[in-house]
Amino acid sequence: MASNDLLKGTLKPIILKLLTENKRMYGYEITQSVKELSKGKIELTFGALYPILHKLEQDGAVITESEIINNRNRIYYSLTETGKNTAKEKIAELEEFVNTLRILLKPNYGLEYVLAR
Amino acid sequence: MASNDLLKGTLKPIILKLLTENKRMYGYEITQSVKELSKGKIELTFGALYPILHKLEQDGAVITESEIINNRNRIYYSLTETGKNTAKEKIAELEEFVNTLRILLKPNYGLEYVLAR
DNA sequence: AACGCATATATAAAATACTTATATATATTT
DNA sequence: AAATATATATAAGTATTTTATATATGCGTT
Repeated sequence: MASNDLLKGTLKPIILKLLTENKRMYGYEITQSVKELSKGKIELTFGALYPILHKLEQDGAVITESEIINNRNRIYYSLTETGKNTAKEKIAELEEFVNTLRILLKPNYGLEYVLAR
Repeated sequence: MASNDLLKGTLKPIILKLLTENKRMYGYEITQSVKELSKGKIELTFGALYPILHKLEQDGAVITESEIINNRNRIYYSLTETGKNTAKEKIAELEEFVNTLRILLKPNYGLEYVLAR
């Protein structure tokens, strides 16, 4: 609902985090997990998801396994060793960024800023 | 340094937060505050800043006062009443987003996700 | 039986927001 | 004299996401 321009750049680390925690996942499952875990606040659209997954595969960060389940094709993604390192880095970056944002959002930091001058 | 795609969408609320805390500020001052408060982690570039400030002015969220200080032109920005409401909304949105990210980054939520099924 | 909804992957066009590069000009410090 | 800090501004380029569209099966309900 809320205009989520905020997502930009965060989707890739979020996907990598999910793959870190879950060994292997397929695309649809990833979108559902993000929805669930964020209590509906983050909608990871297919148009965003698949290009990211394909890019990760191209870069050798994930490998895929295709399986036919209930007559439907399902493509599982899992991190390679390289991908695990990429994931660690990207997740750490996002964590640092979140901490920085929290400082900036802290109530009345303006006071400290004024006092520091 | 770090590729900050992460910033996207967060700059506007950050600027609004600064203006909320500081009554009036000029462009250069805003960039310096962000740098200081984020310990150098967030570089708000002029190419990003001024378009946002001009947009806020167009939208009636801020008003400007020009002053000549040390022979240099300085343009102060301050929130209008409308702007204060915009700021509250945008800041609240960013806070909620940060909280959501923290849930997603929480170590081993994967476990909870598995248990919840 | 038909309809809608959930499941499942995929791509292209459009919108958006930021980075990088460039321009101009004064004041201060080395 | 040169470099750095102060001060605002815009345009071109890039990257990432949203929106729209395509295809296809399974399940539940009326």
